[in-house]
Amino acid sequence: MDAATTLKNHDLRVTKIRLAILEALGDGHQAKPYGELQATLSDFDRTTLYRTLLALIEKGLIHKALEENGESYYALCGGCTTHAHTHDHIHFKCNDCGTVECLHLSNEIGFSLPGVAIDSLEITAKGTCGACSA
Amino acid sequence: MDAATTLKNHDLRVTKIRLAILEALGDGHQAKPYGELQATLSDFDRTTLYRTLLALIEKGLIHKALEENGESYYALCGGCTTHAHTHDHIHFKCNDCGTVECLHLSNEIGFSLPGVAIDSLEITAKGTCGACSA
DNA sequence: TTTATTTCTGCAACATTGTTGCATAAAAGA
DNA sequence: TCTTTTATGCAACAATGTTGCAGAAATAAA
Repeated sequence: MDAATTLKNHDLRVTKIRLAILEALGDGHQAKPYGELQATLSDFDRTTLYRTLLALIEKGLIHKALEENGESYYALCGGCTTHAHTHDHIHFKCNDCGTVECLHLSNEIGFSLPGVAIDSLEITAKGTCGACSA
Repeated sequence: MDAATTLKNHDLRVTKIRLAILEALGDGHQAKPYGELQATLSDFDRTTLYRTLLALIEKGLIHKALEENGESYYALCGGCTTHAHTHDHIHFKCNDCGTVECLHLSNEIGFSLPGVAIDSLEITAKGTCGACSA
């Protein structure tokens, strides 16, 4: 499925910056920092990028992850829609090369906390990626 | 142990803003957003607050958590030092009242990811806290 | 294909937080 | 108290978040 069709399927008009963002995010395996996106898409206005990212998030096409320093990372979603955001993955940041990957969890993480009802989990791991440890 | 002694034990001089920050963070159960800290400590310069938080983090007295919107939250550490930061807890944000709590994990979370070596985990949960679900 | 409607984009403007350099003030040790 | 070390406040700037609005572009309708 091409990017234009993807946009239409998510109730989004096909515009240049939206296609460019989807292209910049590639296969969705890696999350890109905001600064890199802005640099790549410097032809577009910063405000437009900001609002477009919000729109893509709301429609379930991309999602956002935050790193320790507060920097925002963006990556493609698996199969989210406007009304169903399911992110059964964690974000892994390599301390060496700095790349942030979206990894799916094979096994369910189950734990409970006393007195509270958990709706969603956000997990960020740090360590060394395969390429850097080789 | 009073706040001044705590500071000394962590190789930190006893100053007004440091005592004020420790007091503002209370018993360490809840994490406070940066904006609230700044409002509470508005007598002090913003830069000083910024650098003091950095110092307290480095010395293992407090730690920082990031929420989805990118806002920074700060809370007291359990028993960290400059060289040993161990945060065996997760951050839980209540969708109703907005408070962020530091909860300790009773059971170890164990899972592995193919091809990567995990050094540290950061977990943020969302849901409804005990007070709001009652 | 042309027109009408809806939505997006770019610009301006401002708020918040992060960050550094430097002179002065304050804390700790002698 | 004096000296040394460190912290604080001020100024200044960078990056990102955020809103309003007019013109431009995309979609739907004719």
